Amino acid sequence: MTRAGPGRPRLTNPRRPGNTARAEILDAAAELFSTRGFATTTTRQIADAVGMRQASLYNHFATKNDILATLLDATIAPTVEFDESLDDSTPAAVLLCALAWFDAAQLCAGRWNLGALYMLPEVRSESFETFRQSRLRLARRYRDLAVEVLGGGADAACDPRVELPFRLVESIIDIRADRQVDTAIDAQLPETLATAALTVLGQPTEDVMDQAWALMIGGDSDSFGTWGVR
Amino acid sequence: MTRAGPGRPRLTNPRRPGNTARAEILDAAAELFSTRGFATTTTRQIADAVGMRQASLYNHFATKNDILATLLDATIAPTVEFDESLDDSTPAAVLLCALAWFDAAQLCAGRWNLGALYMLPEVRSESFETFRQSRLRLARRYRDLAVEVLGGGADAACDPRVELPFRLVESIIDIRADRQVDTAIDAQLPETLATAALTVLGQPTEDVMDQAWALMIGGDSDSFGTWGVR
DNA sequence: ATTATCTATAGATCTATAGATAATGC
DNA sequence: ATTATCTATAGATCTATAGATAATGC
Repeated sequence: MTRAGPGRPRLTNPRRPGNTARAEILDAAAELFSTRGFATTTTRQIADAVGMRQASLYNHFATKNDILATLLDATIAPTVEFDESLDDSTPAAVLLCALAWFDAAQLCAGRWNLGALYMLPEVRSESFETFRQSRLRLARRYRDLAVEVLGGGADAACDPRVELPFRLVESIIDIRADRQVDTAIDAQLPETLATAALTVLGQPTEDVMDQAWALMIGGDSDSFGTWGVR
Repeated sequence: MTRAGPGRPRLTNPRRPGNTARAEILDAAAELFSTRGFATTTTRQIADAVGMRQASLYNHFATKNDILATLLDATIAPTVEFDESLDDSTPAAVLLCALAWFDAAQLCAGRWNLGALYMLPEVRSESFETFRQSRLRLARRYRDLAVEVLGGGADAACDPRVELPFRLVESIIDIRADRQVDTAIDAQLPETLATAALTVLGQPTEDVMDQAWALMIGGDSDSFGTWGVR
Protein backbone atom coordinates (compact mmCIF):
# COMPACT_ATOMS: atom_id res chain seq x y z
CA MET A 1 0.00 0.00 0.00
CA THR A 2 2.56 2.61 1.09
CA ARG A 3 4.66 3.10 -1.99
CA ALA A 4 7.79 5.16 -1.45
CA GLY A 5 10.87 4.17 -3.37
CA PRO A 6 13.02 5.50 -6.15
CA GLY A 7 11.48 6.84 -9.32
CA ARG A 8 9.17 9.65 -10.21
CA PRO A 9 5.95 9.41 -8.17
CA ARG A 10 2.65 8.47 -9.79
CA LEU A 11 0.03 11.13 -10.29
CA THR A 12 -2.56 8.91 -8.61
CA ASN A 13 -2.47 7.00 -5.36
CA PRO A 14 -2.33 3.20 -5.64
CA ARG A 15 -5.78 1.65 -5.74
CA ARG A 16 -4.96 -2.00 -6.46
CA PRO A 17 -3.77 -4.74 -4.09
CA GLY A 18 -0.15 -5.83 -4.47
CA ASN A 19 3.20 -4.63 -3.18
CA THR A 20 4.78 -4.14 -6.59
CA ALA A 21 3.64 -2.29 -9.68
CA ARG A 22 3.76 -5.63 -11.48
CA ALA A 23 1.26 -7.13 -9.05
CA GLU A 24 -1.04 -4.12 -9.32
CA ILE A 25 -1.00 -4.37 -13.10
CA LEU A 26 -1.75 -8.09 -13.02
CA ASP A 27 -4.71 -7.52 -10.72
CA ALA A 28 -6.19 -4.84 -12.97
CA ALA A 29 -5.56 -6.85 -16.13
CA ALA A 30 -7.09 -9.96 -14.57
CA GLU A 31 -10.29 -8.07 -13.87
CA LEU A 32 -10.50 -6.45 -17.29
CA PHE A 33 -9.42 -9.42 -19.40
CA SER A 34 -11.75 -11.81 -17.58
CA THR A 35 -14.78 -9.53 -17.83
CA ARG A 36 -14.28 -7.60 -21.09
CA GLY A 37 -11.91 -9.82 -23.05
CA PHE A 38 -8.37 -9.29 -24.27
CA ALA A 39 -8.65 -7.49 -27.60
CA THR A 40 -11.31 -5.10 -26.34
CA THR A 41 -9.32 -4.17 -23.25
CA THR A 42 -6.84 -1.45 -24.13
CA THR A 43 -3.55 -0.87 -22.39
CA ARG A 44 -4.92 2.55 -21.49
CA GLN A 45 -7.83 0.94 -19.63
CA ILE A 46 -5.42 -1.25 -17.68
CA ALA A 47 -3.25 1.73 -16.81
CA ASP A 48 -6.29 3.77 -15.74
CA ALA A 49 -7.45 0.91 -13.53
CA VAL A 50 -4.03 0.78 -11.88
CA GLY A 51 -3.68 4.54 -11.63
CA MET A 52 -0.69 5.09 -13.88
CA ARG A 53 -0.04 6.29 -17.42
CA GLN A 54 -0.45 3.94 -20.36
CA ALA A 55 3.22 4.06 -21.31
CA SER A 56 4.34 3.21 -17.78
CA LEU A 57 3.01 -0.33 -18.11
CA TYR A 58 5.91 -1.05 -20.43
CA ASN A 59 8.43 -0.73 -17.61
CA HIS A 60 6.97 -3.94 -16.20
CA PHE A 61 5.81 -5.94 -19.21
CA ALA A 62 7.30 -6.04 -22.68
CA THR A 63 3.97 -6.34 -24.47
CA LYS A 64 0.26 -6.64 -23.81
CA ASN A 65 0.50 -10.33 -24.73
CA ASP A 66 3.11 -10.71 -22.03
CA ILE A 67 0.60 -9.63 -19.37
CA LEU A 68 -1.91 -12.24 -20.47
CA ALA A 69 0.75 -14.96 -20.71
CA THR A 70 1.80 -14.27 -17.11
CA LEU A 71 -1.78 -14.54 -15.87
CA LEU A 72 -2.42 -17.75 -17.80
CA ASP A 73 0.64 -19.51 -16.46
CA ALA A 74 -0.08 -18.59 -12.85
CA THR A 75 -3.64 -19.80 -13.22
CA ILE A 76 -3.01 -23.34 -14.39
CA ALA A 77 0.10 -24.04 -12.27
CA PRO A 78 -1.52 -25.00 -8.93
CA THR A 79 -3.76 -27.68 -10.47
CA VAL A 80 -0.91 -29.17 -12.50
CA GLU A 81 1.26 -29.32 -9.37
CA PHE A 82 -1.51 -30.91 -7.37
CA ASP A 83 -2.01 -33.54 -10.07
CA GLU A 84 1.70 -34.32 -10.12
CA SER A 85 1.69 -34.74 -6.34
CA LEU A 86 -0.88 -37.55 -6.55
CA ASP A 87 0.09 -41.19 -6.02
CA ASP A 88 -0.75 -43.29 -9.07
CA SER A 89 -1.44 -46.41 -7.01
CA THR A 90 -4.60 -44.73 -5.67
CA PRO A 91 -7.83 -45.97 -7.31
CA ALA A 92 -8.65 -44.00 -10.46
CA ALA A 93 -12.07 -42.93 -9.17
CA VAL A 94 -10.46 -41.31 -6.13
CA LEU A 95 -7.81 -39.58 -8.25
CA LEU A 96 -10.39 -38.24 -10.68
CA CYS A 97 -12.58 -37.00 -7.88
CA ALA A 98 -9.72 -35.33 -6.01
CA LEU A 99 -8.45 -33.66 -9.19
CA ALA A 100 -11.91 -32.37 -10.05
CA TRP A 101 -12.47 -31.12 -6.52
CA PHE A 102 -9.13 -29.32 -6.32
CA ASP A 103 -9.48 -27.84 -9.80
CA ALA A 104 -13.02 -26.61 -9.15
CA ALA A 105 -12.00 -25.08 -5.81
CA GLN A 106 -9.10 -23.38 -7.56
CA LEU A 107 -11.37 -21.94 -10.26
CA CYS A 108 -13.83 -20.76 -7.59
CA ALA A 109 -11.21 -19.10 -5.46
CA GLY A 110 -9.57 -15.79 -6.12
CA ARG A 111 -10.77 -12.25 -6.59
CA TRP A 112 -11.27 -12.63 -10.34
CA ASN A 113 -12.65 -15.36 -12.54
CA LEU A 114 -9.26 -16.27 -14.00
CA GLY A 115 -10.59 -19.43 -15.63
CA ALA A 116 -12.38 -17.16 -18.08
CA LEU A 117 -8.97 -16.36 -19.55
CA TYR A 118 -8.77 -19.94 -20.87
CA MET A 119 -11.79 -19.23 -23.03
CA LEU A 120 -10.52 -16.07 -24.68
CA PRO A 121 -10.31 -16.55 -28.44
CA GLU A 122 -6.92 -14.82 -28.47
CA VAL A 123 -5.43 -17.73 -26.50
CA ARG A 124 -5.77 -19.81 -29.66
CA SER A 125 -3.07 -17.72 -31.32
CA GLU A 126 0.47 -18.97 -31.79
CA SER A 127 1.85 -16.84 -28.91
CA PHE A 128 0.11 -18.95 -26.28
CA GLU A 129 1.00 -22.35 -27.70
CA THR A 130 2.90 -23.44 -24.58
CA PHE A 131 0.01 -22.61 -22.31
CA ARG A 132 -2.48 -24.40 -24.57
CA GLN A 133 -0.31 -27.53 -24.45
CA SER A 134 -0.41 -27.60 -20.63
CA ARG A 135 -4.13 -27.21 -20.63
CA LEU A 136 -4.59 -29.96 -23.20
CA ARG A 137 -2.43 -32.26 -21.08
CA LEU A 138 -4.72 -31.59 -18.14
CA ALA A 139 -7.80 -32.36 -20.24
CA ARG A 140 -6.20 -35.62 -21.37
CA ARG A 141 -5.42 -36.48 -17.76
CA TYR A 142 -9.09 -36.15 -16.85
CA ARG A 143 -10.06 -38.31 -19.82
CA ASP A 144 -7.47 -41.01 -19.07
CA LEU A 145 -8.67 -41.25 -15.48
CA ALA A 146 -12.28 -41.43 -16.65
CA VAL A 147 -11.41 -44.25 -19.07
CA GLU A 148 -9.79 -46.15 -16.22
CA VAL A 149 -12.81 -45.57 -13.99
CA LEU A 150 -14.97 -47.13 -16.72
CA GLY A 151 -12.82 -50.27 -16.77
CA GLY A 152 -9.95 -49.23 -19.02
CA GLY A 153 -10.92 -51.37 -22.04
CA ALA A 154 -11.40 -50.34 -25.67
CA ASP A 155 -15.11 -49.78 -25.00
CA ALA A 156 -14.31 -47.37 -22.20
CA ALA A 157 -11.93 -45.40 -24.41
CA CYS A 158 -14.73 -44.81 -26.94
CA ASP A 159 -17.40 -43.98 -24.38
CA PRO A 160 -18.44 -40.37 -24.99
CA ARG A 161 -18.96 -39.85 -21.25
CA VAL A 162 -15.22 -39.72 -20.65
CA GLU A 163 -15.22 -36.11 -21.86
CA LEU A 164 -17.71 -34.99 -19.24
CA PRO A 165 -15.78 -34.78 -15.95
CA PHE A 166 -13.37 -32.19 -17.34
CA ARG A 167 -16.20 -30.21 -18.91
CA LEU A 168 -18.24 -30.27 -15.71
CA VAL A 169 -15.38 -28.74 -13.77
CA GLU A 170 -14.85 -26.10 -16.43
CA SER A 171 -18.51 -25.16 -16.29
CA ILE A 172 -17.78 -23.39 -13.01
CA ILE A 173 -16.15 -20.69 -15.13
CA ASP A 174 -19.38 -19.93 -16.95
CA ILE A 175 -21.38 -20.17 -13.75
CA ARG A 176 -19.16 -17.53 -12.17
CA ALA A 177 -19.26 -15.40 -15.31
CA ASP A 178 -23.02 -15.44 -15.72
CA ARG A 179 -24.15 -14.36 -12.29
CA GLN A 180 -23.19 -12.45 -9.18
CA VAL A 181 -21.35 -14.31 -6.47
CA ASP A 182 -23.77 -16.26 -4.28
CA THR A 183 -21.68 -17.47 -1.35
CA ALA A 184 -24.30 -19.91 -0.09
CA ILE A 185 -24.30 -21.86 -3.35
CA ASP A 186 -20.71 -21.20 -4.42
CA ALA A 187 -19.25 -22.77 -1.30
CA GLN A 188 -20.91 -26.06 -2.25
CA LEU A 189 -20.04 -26.01 -5.94
CA PRO A 190 -16.59 -27.64 -5.93
CA GLU A 191 -17.85 -30.65 -3.98
CA THR A 192 -21.01 -30.79 -6.11
CA LEU A 193 -18.95 -30.84 -9.31
CA ALA A 194 -16.51 -33.45 -7.98
CA THR A 195 -19.49 -35.64 -7.12
CA ALA A 196 -21.10 -35.05 -10.50
CA ALA A 197 -17.84 -35.99 -12.24
CA LEU A 198 -18.29 -39.49 -10.83
CA THR A 199 -22.06 -39.62 -11.18
CA VAL A 200 -22.00 -38.97 -14.94
CA LEU A 201 -19.73 -42.01 -15.26
CA GLY A 202 -22.31 -44.09 -13.39
CA GLN A 203 -20.10 -44.47 -10.31
CA PRO A 204 -21.17 -44.61 -6.67
CA THR A 205 -19.74 -41.70 -4.71
CA GLU A 206 -20.01 -42.48 -0.99
CA ASP A 207 -16.56 -43.79 0.04
CA VAL A 208 -14.73 -42.15 -2.84
CA MET A 209 -15.61 -38.63 -1.73
CA ASP A 210 -14.08 -39.17 1.71
CA GLN A 211 -10.86 -40.53 0.23
CA ALA A 212 -10.68 -37.69 -2.29
CA TRP A 213 -11.15 -35.18 0.50
CA ALA A 214 -8.21 -36.70 2.33
CA LEU A 215 -6.04 -36.20 -0.77
CA MET A 216 -7.12 -32.58 -1.04
CA ILE A 217 -6.06 -31.91 2.54
CA GLY A 218 -2.84 -33.81 1.97
CA GLY A 219 -1.91 -31.44 -0.87
CA ASP A 220 -0.67 -27.92 -0.14
CA SER A 221 -3.77 -27.08 1.83
CA ASP A 222 -2.42 -23.68 2.82
CA SER A 223 -1.98 -22.44 -0.76
CA PHE A 224 -5.38 -20.81 -0.80
CA GLY A 225 -8.21 -19.80 1.41
CA THR A 226 -11.42 -21.71 1.20
CA TRP A 227 -11.94 -25.32 0.15
CA GLY A 228 -15.64 -25.11 0.55
CA VAL A 229 -17.57 -26.21 3.60
CA ARG A 230 -17.52 -29.87 4.47
CA MET B 1 -23.61 -20.30 -56.98
CA THR B 2 -24.08 -18.66 -60.36
CA ARG B 3 -24.29 -14.99 -59.58
CA ALA B 4 -25.46 -12.80 -62.41
CA GLY B 5 -27.67 -9.88 -61.57
CA PRO B 6 -27.49 -6.13 -61.52
CA GLY B 7 -24.50 -4.31 -60.06
CA ARG B 8 -20.83 -4.17 -60.78
CA PRO B 9 -19.33 -7.68 -60.77
CA ARG B 10 -17.01 -8.82 -57.99
CA LEU B 11 -13.33 -9.18 -58.73
CA THR B 12 -13.36 -12.69 -57.27
CA ASN B 13 -15.67 -15.62 -57.89
CA PRO B 14 -18.01 -16.58 -55.05
CA ARG B 15 -16.45 -19.10 -52.68
CA ARG B 16 -19.01 -19.27 -49.90
CA PRO B 17 -22.32 -21.17 -49.74
CA GLY B 18 -25.46 -19.06 -49.94
CA ASN B 19 -27.56 -17.55 -52.69
CA THR B 20 -27.29 -13.99 -51.53
CA ALA B 21 -24.33 -11.82 -50.60
CA ARG B 22 -25.86 -11.53 -47.16
CA ALA B 23 -25.77 -15.30 -46.69
CA GLU B 24 -22.19 -15.50 -47.94
CA ILE B 25 -21.13 -12.82 -45.48
CA LEU B 26 -22.89 -14.55 -42.59
CA ASP B 27 -21.16 -17.83 -43.40
CA ALA B 28 -17.72 -16.23 -43.48
CA ALA B 29 -18.36 -14.21 -40.34
CA ALA B 30 -19.67 -17.28 -38.52
CA GLU B 31 -16.43 -19.12 -39.24
CA LEU B 32 -14.17 -16.24 -38.28
CA PHE B 33 -16.05 -15.00 -35.20
CA SER B 34 -16.43 -18.53 -33.79
CA THR B 35 -12.77 -19.45 -34.28
CA ARG B 36 -10.88 -16.15 -33.86
CA GLY B 37 -13.29 -14.00 -31.88
CA PHE B 38 -15.12 -10.80 -32.71
CA ALA B 39 -12.72 -7.97 -31.91
CA THR B 40 -9.76 -9.71 -33.53
CA THR B 41 -11.65 -10.45 -36.73
CA THR B 42 -11.51 -7.41 -38.99
CA THR B 43 -14.10 -6.48 -41.56
CA ARG B 44 -11.32 -6.85 -44.11
CA GLN B 45 -10.82 -10.50 -43.11
CA ILE B 46 -14.53 -11.17 -43.50
CA ALA B 47 -14.57 -9.51 -46.92
CA ASP B 48 -11.49 -11.47 -48.02
CA ALA B 49 -13.12 -14.72 -46.89
CA VAL B 50 -16.20 -13.87 -48.95
CA GLY B 51 -14.26 -12.62 -51.93
CA MET B 52 -15.33 -8.99 -51.96
CA ARG B 53 -13.90 -5.64 -50.90
CA GLN B 54 -14.08 -4.51 -47.29
CA ALA B 55 -16.33 -1.55 -48.04
CA SER B 56 -18.81 -3.71 -49.93
CA LEU B 57 -19.89 -5.43 -46.72
CA TYR B 58 -21.67 -2.22 -45.78
CA ASN B 59 -24.21 -2.65 -48.56
CA HIS B 60 -25.58 -5.61 -46.59
CA PHE B 61 -24.97 -4.78 -42.93
CA ALA B 62 -24.97 -1.38 -41.28
CA THR B 63 -22.15 -2.20 -38.84
CA LYS B 64 -19.88 -5.03 -37.79
CA ASN B 65 -21.99 -5.42 -34.63
CA ASP B 66 -25.01 -5.92 -36.86
CA ILE B 67 -23.42 -9.01 -38.43
CA LEU B 68 -22.82 -10.59 -35.02
CA ALA B 69 -26.32 -9.69 -33.81
CA THR B 70 -27.84 -11.43 -36.83
CA LEU B 71 -25.83 -14.59 -36.19
CA LEU B 72 -26.69 -14.62 -32.48
CA ASP B 73 -30.42 -14.31 -33.02
CA ALA B 74 -30.53 -17.05 -35.64
CA THR B 75 -28.57 -19.35 -33.34
CA ILE B 76 -30.79 -19.27 -30.28
CA ALA B 77 -34.15 -19.13 -32.08
CA PRO B 78 -34.69 -22.86 -32.87
CA THR B 79 -34.19 -23.96 -29.26
CA VAL B 80 -36.48 -21.25 -27.89
CA GLU B 81 -39.18 -22.25 -30.40
CA PHE B 82 -38.81 -25.91 -29.53
CA ASP B 83 -39.15 -25.10 -25.84
CA GLU B 84 -42.31 -23.06 -26.48
CA SER B 85 -43.81 -25.95 -28.44
CA LEU B 86 -43.58 -28.28 -25.43
CA ASP B 87 -46.67 -29.24 -23.44
CA ASP B 88 -46.33 -28.24 -19.80
CA SER B 89 -48.41 -31.16 -18.56
CA THR B 90 -45.56 -33.51 -19.51
CA PRO B 91 -43.45 -34.68 -16.53
CA ALA B 92 -40.59 -32.25 -15.80
CA ALA B 93 -37.93 -34.94 -16.23
CA VAL B 94 -39.11 -35.63 -19.78
CA LEU B 95 -39.28 -31.93 -20.63
CA LEU B 96 -35.79 -31.29 -19.27
CA CYS B 97 -34.39 -34.25 -21.12
CA ALA B 98 -36.04 -33.31 -24.42
CA LEU B 99 -34.90 -29.71 -24.14
CA ALA B 100 -31.33 -30.77 -23.41
CA TRP B 101 -31.34 -33.25 -26.25
CA PHE B 102 -32.71 -30.78 -28.79
CA ASP B 103 -30.40 -27.99 -27.65
CA ALA B 104 -27.32 -30.22 -27.74
CA ALA B 105 -28.22 -31.51 -31.21
CA GLN B 106 -28.69 -27.94 -32.35
CA LEU B 107 -25.29 -26.90 -31.00
CA CYS B 108 -23.67 -29.92 -32.65
CA ALA B 109 -25.26 -29.34 -36.02
CA GLY B 110 -24.20 -26.80 -38.57
CA ARG B 111 -21.03 -26.05 -40.43
CA TRP B 112 -19.67 -23.75 -37.73
CA ASN B 113 -19.61 -23.88 -33.97
CA LEU B 114 -22.13 -21.07 -33.55
CA GLY B 115 -22.55 -21.71 -29.84
CA ALA B 116 -19.06 -20.28 -29.40
CA LEU B 117 -20.55 -16.89 -30.25
CA TYR B 118 -22.44 -16.98 -26.92
CA MET B 119 -19.11 -17.02 -25.13
CA LEU B 120 -17.56 -14.03 -26.85
CA PRO B 121 -16.76 -11.33 -24.30
CA GLU B 122 -18.14 -8.69 -26.66
CA VAL B 123 -21.63 -10.15 -26.23
CA ARG B 124 -21.60 -8.74 -22.69
CA SER B 125 -21.72 -5.23 -24.11
CA GLU B 126 -24.87 -3.13 -24.12
CA SER B 127 -25.53 -3.68 -27.84
CA PHE B 128 -26.44 -7.33 -27.33
CA GLU B 129 -28.67 -6.87 -24.30
CA THR B 130 -31.75 -8.33 -26.02
CA PHE B 131 -29.92 -11.47 -27.02
CA ARG B 132 -28.46 -11.92 -23.54
CA GLN B 133 -31.95 -11.71 -22.08
CA SER B 134 -33.20 -14.56 -24.29
CA ARG B 135 -30.29 -16.68 -23.33
CA LEU B 136 -30.77 -16.01 -19.63
CA ARG B 137 -34.42 -16.96 -19.97
CA LEU B 138 -33.36 -20.26 -21.48
CA ALA B 139 -30.90 -20.87 -18.62
CA ARG B 140 -33.66 -20.15 -16.12
CA ARG B 141 -35.96 -22.55 -17.92
CA TYR B 142 -33.41 -25.34 -17.49
CA ARG B 143 -33.04 -24.47 -13.81
CA ASP B 144 -36.78 -24.32 -13.16
CA LEU B 145 -37.27 -27.73 -14.76
CA ALA B 146 -34.38 -29.14 -12.70
CA VAL B 147 -35.92 -27.77 -9.50
CA GLU B 148 -39.19 -29.47 -10.38
CA VAL B 149 -37.41 -32.74 -11.14
CA LEU B 150 -35.88 -32.58 -7.65
CA GLY B 151 -39.32 -32.26 -6.06
CA GLY B 152 -39.99 -28.54 -6.40
CA GLY B 153 -39.60 -27.63 -2.71
CA ALA B 154 -37.43 -24.96 -1.12
CA ASP B 155 -34.64 -27.53 -0.69
CA ALA B 156 -34.67 -28.29 -4.41
CA ALA B 157 -34.45 -24.58 -5.30
CA CYS B 158 -31.24 -24.27 -3.25
CA ASP B 159 -29.67 -27.48 -4.51
CA PRO B 160 -26.50 -26.49 -6.41
CA ARG B 161 -27.06 -29.35 -8.87
CA VAL B 162 -29.89 -27.46 -10.57
CA GLU B 163 -27.29 -25.43 -12.46
CA LEU B 164 -25.69 -28.47 -14.03
CA PRO B 165 -28.05 -29.62 -16.80
CA PHE B 166 -27.75 -26.31 -18.65
CA ARG B 167 -23.98 -26.26 -18.20
CA LEU B 168 -23.60 -29.83 -19.39
CA VAL B 169 -25.38 -29.01 -22.63
CA GLU B 170 -23.27 -25.89 -23.11
CA SER B 171 -20.12 -27.91 -22.67
CA ILE B 172 -20.64 -29.25 -26.16
CA ILE B 173 -19.49 -25.85 -27.38
CA ASP B 174 -16.09 -26.25 -25.76
CA ILE B 175 -15.84 -29.87 -26.85
CA ARG B 176 -16.36 -28.80 -30.46
CA ALA B 177 -13.95 -25.91 -30.07
CA ASP B 178 -11.13 -27.91 -28.54
CA ARG B 179 -10.80 -30.71 -31.03
CA GLN B 180 -11.35 -31.76 -34.61
CA VAL B 181 -14.73 -33.23 -35.49
CA ASP B 182 -14.91 -36.91 -34.58
CA THR B 183 -18.11 -38.14 -36.19
CA ALA B 184 -18.12 -41.45 -34.31
CA ILE B 185 -18.23 -39.72 -30.92
CA ASP B 186 -20.06 -36.55 -31.97
CA ALA B 187 -23.11 -38.45 -33.18
CA GLN B 188 -23.58 -39.83 -29.67
CA LEU B 189 -22.97 -36.61 -27.78
CA PRO B 190 -26.45 -35.05 -27.75
CA GLU B 191 -28.02 -38.21 -26.32
CA THR B 192 -25.12 -38.63 -23.88
CA LEU B 193 -25.58 -35.09 -22.61
CA ALA B 194 -29.35 -35.41 -22.33
CA THR B 195 -28.83 -38.55 -20.26
CA ALA B 196 -26.18 -36.89 -18.11
CA ALA B 197 -28.51 -33.95 -17.47
CA LEU B 198 -30.79 -36.37 -15.64
CA THR B 199 -28.03 -38.47 -14.08
CA VAL B 200 -26.44 -35.49 -12.29
CA LEU B 201 -29.81 -34.86 -10.67
CA GLY B 202 -29.82 -38.44 -9.41
CA GLN B 203 -32.68 -39.46 -11.74
CA PRO B 204 -33.21 -42.80 -13.47
CA THR B 205 -33.12 -42.41 -17.24
CA GLU B 206 -34.63 -45.52 -18.84
CA ASP B 207 -38.26 -44.60 -19.64
CA VAL B 208 -37.62 -40.89 -19.71
CA MET B 209 -35.22 -41.08 -22.65
CA ASP B 210 -37.82 -42.80 -24.85
CA GLN B 211 -40.46 -40.21 -24.03
CA ALA B 212 -38.03 -37.37 -24.63
CA TRP B 213 -37.07 -38.86 -27.98
CA ALA B 214 -40.74 -38.88 -28.97
CA LEU B 215 -40.97 -35.15 -28.18
CA MET B 216 -37.88 -34.46 -30.29
CA ILE B 217 -39.44 -36.16 -33.27
CA GLY B 218 -42.74 -34.41 -32.63
CA GLY B 219 -41.05 -31.00 -32.91
CA ASP B 220 -40.03 -29.60 -36.29
CA SER B 221 -37.93 -32.63 -37.06
CA ASP B 222 -37.19 -31.42 -40.57
CA SER B 223 -35.56 -28.17 -39.45
CA PHE B 224 -32.11 -29.70 -39.48
CA GLY B 225 -30.20 -32.70 -40.60
CA THR B 226 -28.95 -35.14 -38.02
CA TRP B 227 -30.46 -35.87 -34.64
CA GLY B 228 -27.76 -38.30 -33.73
CA VAL B 229 -28.01 -42.05 -34.16
CA ARG B 230 -30.56 -43.85 -32.08
C1' DA C 1 23.58 7.36 -10.28
C1' DT C 2 19.68 4.77 -10.51
C1' DT C 3 15.06 4.20 -10.84
C1' DA C 4 10.06 4.60 -12.08
C1' DT C 5 7.34 7.43 -13.62
C1' DC C 6 5.78 11.19 -16.89
C1' DT C 7 4.71 13.63 -21.71
C1' DA C 8 4.61 13.31 -26.52
C1' DT C 9 4.18 10.87 -30.58
C1' DA C 10 5.31 7.65 -34.66
C1' DG C 11 3.45 4.06 -37.14
C1' DA C 12 0.07 0.88 -37.83
C1' DT C 13 -4.17 -0.34 -37.80
C1' DC C 14 -9.48 -0.52 -38.43
C1' DT C 15 -14.40 1.02 -39.28
C1' DA C 16 -17.39 3.36 -41.97
C1' DT C 17 -18.43 6.96 -45.63
C1' DA C 18 -18.21 9.31 -50.31
C1' DG C 19 -18.23 9.03 -54.83
C1' DA C 20 -16.93 6.45 -59.25
C1' DT C 21 -17.85 2.36 -62.14
C1' DA C 22 -19.80 -1.57 -64.52
C1' DA C 23 -23.20 -4.63 -64.75
C1' DT C 24 -28.61 -5.68 -65.57
C1' DG C 25 -33.47 -4.40 -66.66
C1' DC C 26 -36.95 -1.51 -68.51
C1' DA D 1 -32.54 3.86 -63.95
C1' DT D 2 -31.25 0.82 -60.63
C1' DT D 3 -28.18 -1.91 -58.44
C1' DA D 4 -23.94 -3.92 -56.30
C1' DT D 5 -19.76 -3.53 -56.49
C1' DC D 6 -15.26 -0.89 -56.72
C1' DT D 7 -11.42 2.75 -55.22
C1' DA D 8 -9.97 6.08 -52.03
C1' DT D 9 -9.80 7.97 -47.67
C1' DA D 10 -11.21 10.56 -43.25
C1' DG D 11 -11.26 10.05 -38.53
C1' DA D 12 -10.53 7.46 -34.67
C1' DT D 13 -8.21 4.46 -32.37
C1' DC D 14 -4.29 1.64 -30.13
C1' DT D 15 0.48 -0.25 -29.12
C1' DA D 16 4.95 0.64 -28.18
C1' DT D 17 9.09 3.82 -28.25
C1' DA D 18 11.93 8.09 -27.18
C1' DG D 19 13.31 11.25 -24.24
C1' DA D 20 12.29 14.39 -20.12
C1' DT D 21 11.46 14.56 -15.12
C1' DA D 22 11.28 13.83 -10.17
C1' DA D 23 11.96 10.87 -6.69
C1' DT D 24 15.53 7.83 -3.67
C1' DG D 25 20.16 6.06 -2.32
C1' DC D 26 25.05 6.24 -2.14
